[in-house]
Amino acid sequence: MFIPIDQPFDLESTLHSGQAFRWRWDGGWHHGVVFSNVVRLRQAEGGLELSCEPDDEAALWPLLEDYLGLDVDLARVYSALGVDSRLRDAIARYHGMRVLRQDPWECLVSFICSSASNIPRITRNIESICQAYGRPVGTGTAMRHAFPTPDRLSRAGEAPLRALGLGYRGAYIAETAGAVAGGAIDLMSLREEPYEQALETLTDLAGVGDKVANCVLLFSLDKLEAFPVDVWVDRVLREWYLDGEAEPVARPKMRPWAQAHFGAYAGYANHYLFHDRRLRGKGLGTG
DNA sequence: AGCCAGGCCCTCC
DNA sequence: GGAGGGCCTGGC
Repeated sequence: MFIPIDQPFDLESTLHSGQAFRWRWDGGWHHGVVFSNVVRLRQAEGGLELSCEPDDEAALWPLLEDYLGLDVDLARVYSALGVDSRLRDAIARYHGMRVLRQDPWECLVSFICSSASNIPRITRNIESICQAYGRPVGTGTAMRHAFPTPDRLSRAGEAPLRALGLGYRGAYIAETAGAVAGGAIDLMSLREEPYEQALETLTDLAGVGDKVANCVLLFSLDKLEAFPVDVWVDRVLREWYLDGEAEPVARPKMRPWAQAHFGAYAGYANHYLFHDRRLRGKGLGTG
């Protein structure tokens, strides 16, 4: 099914910029698992091509459109952010890259897994979790597994999760799954809450500090002002933005600084700077 | 061999 | 409140 897109949209950068971990590229199509469907997407002239199973393409598309963040007016985001040359360069390189609006539960577990890790390993970890506990989706060689429910991971417990190669993150996931499954926290309702309040709620969960919480807020909870500071963003800020500050800005103060500096779309700035830094290497210096 | 990685948590000051 | 060390596993 062909879907016309009249907004700026870079599918490749959107799906492979480290915000989601279940998309693969087979040389022609991006395929992943969302909304309990095996979904195939490819960028085409003037839009996207979509195929999925088991649902009907036309029925799934509205959900996918929301997932891909296509409702966000990127021109507005860019003009709000495009005040400095560094950011403008990154935006030009990955023009059309969007922040996804993922399922909060899958996003939460994914970023708990990200602690002291790297993208290839996170990707393996998440796939292992799905294969072990997720419902099969799709058929034949296209068969994948849905992301398991909180209840399923809660009942699995720490030891089997560790056995999947998650390390100490297994304990965090088991405990957080219990809190979500038991109704102590309603992730989806955080979309309706203000940023600060949702942040506090999330950081009460095991394995969720300021960085992980901000990833979840940005990539799944509709909080475009969220600003996760990891080592990559730390370097970018230090070298490109904080150089001229009178007082040194320590790591815990970087997020508030950046949110004040970049404004309501700080999260978009974050993602472009992060992606640019990661793709173009760490040896950029101040150039 | 030893260090560090897309952090978090706990302890101690 | 903030600095420092430990933690699983894997890759260099």
